[in-house]
Amino acid sequence: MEDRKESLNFIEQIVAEDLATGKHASIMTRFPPEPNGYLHIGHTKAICINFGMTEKFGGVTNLRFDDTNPETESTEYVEAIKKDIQWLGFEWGEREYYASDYFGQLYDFAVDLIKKGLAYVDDSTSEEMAEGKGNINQPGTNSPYRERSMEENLDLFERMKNGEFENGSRVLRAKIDMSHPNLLMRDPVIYRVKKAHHHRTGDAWNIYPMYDFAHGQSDSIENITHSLCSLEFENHRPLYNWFIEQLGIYPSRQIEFSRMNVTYMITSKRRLLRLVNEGVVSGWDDPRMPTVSGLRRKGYSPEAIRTFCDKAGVSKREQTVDVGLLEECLRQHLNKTTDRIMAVLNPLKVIITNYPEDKVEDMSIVNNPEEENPTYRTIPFSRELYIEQDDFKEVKPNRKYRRLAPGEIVRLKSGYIIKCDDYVKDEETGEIKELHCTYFENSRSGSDESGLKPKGTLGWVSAKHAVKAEARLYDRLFTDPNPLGHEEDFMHYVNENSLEVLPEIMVEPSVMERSVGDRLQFMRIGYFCIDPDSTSEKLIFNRAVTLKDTWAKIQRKS
RNA sequence: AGCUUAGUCGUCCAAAGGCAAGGAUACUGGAAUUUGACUCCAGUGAUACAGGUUCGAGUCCUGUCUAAGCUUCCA
Repeated sequence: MEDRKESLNFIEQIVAEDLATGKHASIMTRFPPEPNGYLHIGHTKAICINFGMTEKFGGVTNLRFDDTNPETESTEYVEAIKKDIQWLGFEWGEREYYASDYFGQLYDFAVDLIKKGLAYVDDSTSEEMAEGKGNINQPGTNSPYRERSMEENLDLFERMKNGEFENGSRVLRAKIDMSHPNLLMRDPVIYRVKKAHHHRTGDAWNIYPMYDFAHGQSDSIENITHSLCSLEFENHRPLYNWFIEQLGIYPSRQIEFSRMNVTYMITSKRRLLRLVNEGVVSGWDDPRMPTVSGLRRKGYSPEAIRTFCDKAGVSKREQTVDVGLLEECLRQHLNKTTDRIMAVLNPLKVIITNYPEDKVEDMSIVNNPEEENPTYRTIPFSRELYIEQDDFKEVKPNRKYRRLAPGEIVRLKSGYIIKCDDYVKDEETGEIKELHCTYFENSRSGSDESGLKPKGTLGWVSAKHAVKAEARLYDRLFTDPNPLGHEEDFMHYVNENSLEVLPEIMVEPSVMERSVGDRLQFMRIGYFCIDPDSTSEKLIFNRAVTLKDTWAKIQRKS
């Protein structure tokens, strides 16, 4: 059975090795979001890697909020983030932590560093510090405050804590090396005065640790074995290790992977905010947004997103994944799991002239043919139906065409075979008003004795039974696969047609039994999800993704 | 320019010095089909460049080129 070794990504190889050599008896990872924004598709990769690692190798994953900058963080984001991770299907149980829980320990760590002569209070302004930092070509210069005595540093730092100094007046810096080739090692700031209200610690603190002095130590405090983060923190690793070594605390190991970009999407918080503020989208959960909440509202399933992250893979190469892969993962999951529903987006009336006026037949139709034990429901068939406008042409365009045209026959899915005899056209507008067809009485689906072999099968809805609904057809938010890769501002590439609203589509009556968030397939059209804007009178369907359309492709080519 | 990292089919990921560089997706062609979906079959397509080590290099070494990150009291 296990004849070929499944290939592991480079992080899994490290973990497997650490487990095999006994370096660790079990592993612990963490997902450390800052609660200052909503999770997006890029975050899902980090979530899948961190939680996925312990699902695969055993061990636990902590959820830890990196809340060290009170000015931008809030509990609202905490709740939204928790909801999104849960929805993705990951659990952290009781293991919900906050960097702010460690403020006391972090303060003690800082004091310890001062006592070891490895940190000092600097009174310089931020401009002076920036100057002293040097740049990539030039070494920095030592701060005039660098050689303060330990006692003075201790006193000053405590007074910083006590709120005796104003915001920005003093910082605590690690004393490392002002000429280090890695700029982050040039005496980085580790504490700043910030008299701000914190969403959890309230007004208890007047100083807050910087990321570099909070993240690694938090990992260490929790005994995280493998701290998996994105490539942008590569430069921070020497510092991460330096603090752990100097403090003599648990040596968590940081490993970096490349973050995920997706074509036609952007994930920068600042830029997404512009889309929201400038009204390009309706909000953070607009179905066109790359946020988890947006994807969810659009109709994405957690399974599809997780499969996508899995297929995108893990490496250290810059990655831009084709959004087509995301869409394909959705199709694959929804194909297996959703019921097929009859719906007509752009209705064209069909009158079956030889079908009795008041007759209604219940036609049996399979809910989802992909199920192991398929179930069935009935849909009403009557004299007047709707079909898709696209499914009729006045003249058959070519030999490959398999839909309705004068004189042609088609199968109505799970109904009868019909023949188009005539059509009514508005000569002014050229619009086709209705079709006149005849049906073959002995061609009923399931008991077809007509011997006819129509080439095409169409979807349809009985006119008098149809439920009117709204459809929102979403397309990519940008017209360019890399909206940030140009001279012009990314707003220049916003797709003006990313949303098409169809106020009155026709759907089979069974949809009234569905509820908000339900996903289903409109036969031959695409996968849809019921939007929360729906009311009891009017359902609203968001298009999550279209079905593949080979015919459209053929037409495009000619 | 300094440091760090990375260059493999269009895209994403494999191949720990050893078969014909493999898979996914995309693309092309075909089969089947009461969804032009799904499924099935076949095909196109890559080791950045130049040297070197080796019986043998995508993999090791040297150099070149290219790309990304770092030069905020954000994370």
